[in-house]
Amino acid sequence: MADDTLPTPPWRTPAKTRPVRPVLSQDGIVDVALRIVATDGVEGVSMRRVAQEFGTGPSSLYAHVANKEELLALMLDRVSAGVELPEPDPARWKEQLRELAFGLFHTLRRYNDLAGASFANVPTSHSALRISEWMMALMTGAGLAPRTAGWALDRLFLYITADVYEGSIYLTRVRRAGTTPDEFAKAYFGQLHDYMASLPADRFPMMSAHAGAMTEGDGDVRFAFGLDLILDGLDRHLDSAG
Amino acid sequence: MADDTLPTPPWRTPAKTRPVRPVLSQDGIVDVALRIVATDGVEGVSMRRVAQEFGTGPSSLYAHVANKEELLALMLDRVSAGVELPEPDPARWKEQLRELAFGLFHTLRRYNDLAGASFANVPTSHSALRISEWMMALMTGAGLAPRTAGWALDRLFLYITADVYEGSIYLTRVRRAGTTPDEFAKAYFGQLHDYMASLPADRFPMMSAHAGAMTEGDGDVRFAFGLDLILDGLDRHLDSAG
DNA sequence: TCGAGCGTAGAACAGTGTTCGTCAAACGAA
DNA sequence: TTCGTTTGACGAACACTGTTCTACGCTCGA
Repeated sequence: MADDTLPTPPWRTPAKTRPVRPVLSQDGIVDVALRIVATDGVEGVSMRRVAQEFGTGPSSLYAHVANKEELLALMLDRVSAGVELPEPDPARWKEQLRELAFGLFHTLRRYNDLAGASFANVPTSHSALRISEWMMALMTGAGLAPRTAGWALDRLFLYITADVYEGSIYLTRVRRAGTTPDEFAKAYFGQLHDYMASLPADRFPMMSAHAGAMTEGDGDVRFAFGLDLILDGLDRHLDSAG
Repeated sequence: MADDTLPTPPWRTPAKTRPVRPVLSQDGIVDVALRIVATDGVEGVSMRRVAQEFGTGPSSLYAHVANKEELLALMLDRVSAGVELPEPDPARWKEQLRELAFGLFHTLRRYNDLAGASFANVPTSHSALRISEWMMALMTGAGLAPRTAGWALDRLFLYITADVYEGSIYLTRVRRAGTTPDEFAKAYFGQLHDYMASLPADRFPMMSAHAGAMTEGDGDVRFAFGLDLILDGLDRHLDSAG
């Protein structure tokens, strides 16, 4: 307040009770937890570690957060608040859904395996409802029945979440190996390719013959492929498709 | 052996070193772990709990299993060995893929959240390769390029795994609540419906208007819906589709 | 000025996966 | 048969985890 403009009297130890650490609050806790999860994954977000960043013990967090599950949910809410939504244009529904899916994919991916916490958690926060509302408007506007649009919404979230989660587990292994992602990918897919190619051709003709083709394509390509399968599959549910 | 036909002499304490408990072996450990995971989930499969079923401590398991991650992988191998595969008939590729997906879905579901352990784990066991080989033969036979078939295989596994995993988390909550699944579903979806319907109609017109339609359909219906989206999406990749 | 309430913490509880070191049984070679 | 050697079994312990209990101070309203 106005006291900040005055020099602190030297005979009074200033802010003794409040150390340099940021003050404890729900938002602050979520901030710190998001920073940790971005580098070390959910495994790294222990109550002790978060509390340590505030210079205190784990029990202090429970005044602002019910438990770890709620903390993870709050983190997801914060993340989903950062997703930008253009004006829905039903004429370009597929293109816009694709863009949203990619946006969510890349946004979630920044926070490692945090996506795993959203399984079976219907997000009811404002920031998450925003996205659902937008998708419903776009899909019903394009000619999908509300029930079909609701299911498609559900399946798309599941698919995006699952792929981010799977990718994060893969990346965790990369991190543990200590090599660069490129090196690791080359070694990993190389091994996989060699193993498949070495399978007995009489019992595994497909795997041994098509080992090369099957190990093609990185995470992004495969995500796009599956996403397009789902979106194309929606075509026949449009009103215009009878 | 033949000794079993003779009565054990009373002056010799029989099998003192080998108690009634089954002997420790990798297969036996996987057996016990699968029994536990079917009732209590992966959370219940602690090394101590498994060891306790053999009347020993957790360290004894590490002679047969590298760590818990490997144990979970072995459990998945065992489960996938139980999946039956008919003769692939490319003329009915979609129908056969659907049947396989449902079979995997229901098989995996018996073991709760064990499916979560298969994320990003390319299964290289014989029992898992069997399934991949079968799917590749079916899809390439139907007219999909090997690369496309490989990606589709990947996406289908991801989708099935993710839905089983999500469902298991939901069921865990049911179990914790202590009510019957029907009661829980009615209460859960009822709350969800009421909440969505109570949203301000000016900012959430879709959610509030279509709350009823969006909460329709149980887990099986939604799984089938998403599965058909993916399978229908494959149509345009067939050779015959140019 | 004085309670009341709330946020802050330290300590502790009941778990977890995993490792270490010891001990006994089994096996192969002399 | 006897002597290493190897292997599996296993108790104890380590470094963690999420969560709860309880006491302590500070701040705020009456």
